[in-house]
Amino acid sequence: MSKQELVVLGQDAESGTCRPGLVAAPLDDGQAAELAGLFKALGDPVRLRLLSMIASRAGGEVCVCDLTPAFELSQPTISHHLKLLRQAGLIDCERRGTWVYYWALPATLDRLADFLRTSSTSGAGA
Amino acid sequence: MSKQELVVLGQDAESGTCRPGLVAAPLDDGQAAELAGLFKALGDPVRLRLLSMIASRAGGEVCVCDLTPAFELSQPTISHHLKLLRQAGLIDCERRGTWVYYWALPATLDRLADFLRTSSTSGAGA
DNA sequence: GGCTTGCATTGACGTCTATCGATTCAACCT
DNA sequence: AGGTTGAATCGATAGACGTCAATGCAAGCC
Repeated sequence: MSKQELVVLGQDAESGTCRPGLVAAPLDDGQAAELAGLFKALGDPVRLRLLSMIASRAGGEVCVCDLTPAFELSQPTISHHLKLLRQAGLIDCERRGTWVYYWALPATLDRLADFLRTSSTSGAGA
Repeated sequence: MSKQELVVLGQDAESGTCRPGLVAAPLDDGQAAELAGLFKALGDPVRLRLLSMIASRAGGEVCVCDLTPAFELSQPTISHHLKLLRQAGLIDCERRGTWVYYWALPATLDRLADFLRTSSTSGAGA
């Protein structure tokens, strides 16, 4: 399942090569800029809470009407943060009647997790 | 030198502390603020390049004098970014004679990686 | 001592960003 | 059609952030 629109950031079409990871080799400018954009999207408490609320949802989808009242922020502000998360490729959304539903894009999250991991899941764990 | 604020990796605390991960449960305010601070430190291309240059170093240590000339930025700017990375608990440093050496703190990186991973050990071949 | 090098700190400046109120757009409902 | 609700967009504003030149500080060297 989950054949959503995973067409987010160019995985490694022509520039990214093979996603070396943080400890493997120094980043070039392009990789650093792209990854920094992703981390910047995560670098806000409100967006992090929004993303966790979306990603931890059992059904995989959350209505904006369930997200907005969880914060003491105005509706435009929440909408703004959701837009940034979507532009970063961390979530996607779809309008269904009156309501808009958001879901997480695990590919992007796992990509960042792989990038940050120092011990590459090979023997000698911990 | 003065004591910096390396109090980032609070592994105990009282709020959950299970490090549930992004998809496990919604974050509370405290966790979101703490993690957002870490991601914010990663949300800059220069800092990401600096961190990768430090973390990918074989010996584990890098002299500032090797980092600064790799950027077309002033020396104070590089020093500023290194300070932010250190305050976030991502790196640490030590003065050795005239030079200052930096190294990465893998614990913080792995913590973030664990937090972001959506599929725990789900070998998905690319 | 005085000089030089390496790095951190300070102060200032321009830009980016988070937030809001007001407005607009989309869909539903009489 | 008009009215209502849910969500995105627009403009404006206060604060945060990245960057630099100038300065300070520590360590080595003459």
